[in-house]
Amino acid sequence: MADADSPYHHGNLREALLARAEAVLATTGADSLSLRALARDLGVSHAAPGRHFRDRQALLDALAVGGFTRLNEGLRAAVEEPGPVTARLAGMGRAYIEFAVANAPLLSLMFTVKHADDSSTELRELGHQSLRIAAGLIALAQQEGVVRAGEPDRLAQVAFSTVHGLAALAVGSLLEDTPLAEATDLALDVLLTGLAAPRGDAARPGA
Amino acid sequence: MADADSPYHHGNLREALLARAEAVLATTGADSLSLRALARDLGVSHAAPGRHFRDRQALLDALAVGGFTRLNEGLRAAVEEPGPVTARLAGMGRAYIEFAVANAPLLSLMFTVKHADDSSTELRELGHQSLRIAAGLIALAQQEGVVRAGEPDRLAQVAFSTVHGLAALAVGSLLEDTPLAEATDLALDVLLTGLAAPRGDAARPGA
DNA sequence: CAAACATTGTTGTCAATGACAACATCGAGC
DNA sequence: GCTCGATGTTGTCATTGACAACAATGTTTG
Repeated sequence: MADADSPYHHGNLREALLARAEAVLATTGADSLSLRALARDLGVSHAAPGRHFRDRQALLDALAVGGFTRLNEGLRAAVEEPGPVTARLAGMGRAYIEFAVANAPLLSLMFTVKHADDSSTELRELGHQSLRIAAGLIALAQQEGVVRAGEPDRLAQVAFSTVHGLAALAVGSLLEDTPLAEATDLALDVLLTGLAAPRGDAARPGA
Repeated sequence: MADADSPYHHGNLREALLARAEAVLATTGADSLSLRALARDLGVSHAAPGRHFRDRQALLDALAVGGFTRLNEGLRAAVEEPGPVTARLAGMGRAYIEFAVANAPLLSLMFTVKHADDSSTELRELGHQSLRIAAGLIALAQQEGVVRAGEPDRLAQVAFSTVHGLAALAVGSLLEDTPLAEATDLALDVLLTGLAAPRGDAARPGA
């Protein structure tokens, strides 16, 4: 079985497993992700993955952690864009939706609840981190008077809901023939209008 | 093996399988749903479910169809409530979120994409039906001048996104200590404010 | 330097599962 | 009352996740 060029130790199996797993996840979905198949793909024995991931769920959890990490990087990048705060809010929404539709099965893992208790804690924390990033930008928008008063955390939950839900619709083919970009524009316009300061002087979000 | 009281034909196996499957789904999740375990629970042989569902996915699809059917009934009921149209819109949102959090694993099945092609068509149609119900109420609200102009279908997508996303957050334990009812109120207020007619005379949705 | 030790990988095995095939039983309609 | 389709049963197979026992490698330390 062992080719001449296969050293006994792979050297980087954990990372290789994660990389390959993410590829499989993106193409054929989480259900068809088999530890043994991964091992075959990487040319190691069927039990080798067990050294790095206690069980299948542990692998999925690790993938989810990676997903949140990348997502949060993207959100933070959107926060630091130049430009008016409402534009940055919209940009964050777009960044979220782009990530979500480009990584739909991964996102599903990230939000699926069946994680083991320990990694569940880590994942929840990462999710809260996403929300906190949004809340930070919202708080800034409040200071500028373009977003209504209220707990930034809670307003961030609403904003998050909108974009997360829209991504779910898109992935589930429920947008019919509406182009995602148009649906996104409309959703962000409704959201930002709803979040805007009650009346009068506030900058209008859309244009 | 065969007890005296077990007739050769179960008589209602398909429905029994669905009922038991939904119970298992609600308690231990879709992953732990095994055709063989269902068969055991119902006292039939391990291959009996195969007579009613081509494969495991077909069972899951049937569950999803049932879920959409019940959901749409609930949405239609909300449409037919008495009262002002904005209140009915909010009621529909609440109905959706209640259903979603009370049937989280089922909802996940309903929106998960891995269905076989044929039932996928049926499920997509049922999902569109949900959207159309919302669109109908939105169109009515437009006639009354309390919702902005625009394709009702597209505005319905936005409304759907908001409540679907909020439900996802709730199920994923991302609302921290925010009570779901409060998050719902805020989300619906933001949504209906954003959907409201641009300015001036329109009835204000929140209060 | 060599000997313990931890890490990582391997082979072997087991029970559970989904899927299928071949056969059995039942009921409905000719 | 016979045939046939629907429904259930037994038997079997390959795949899988999980675990145990063992092997090879790298690391620490006496």
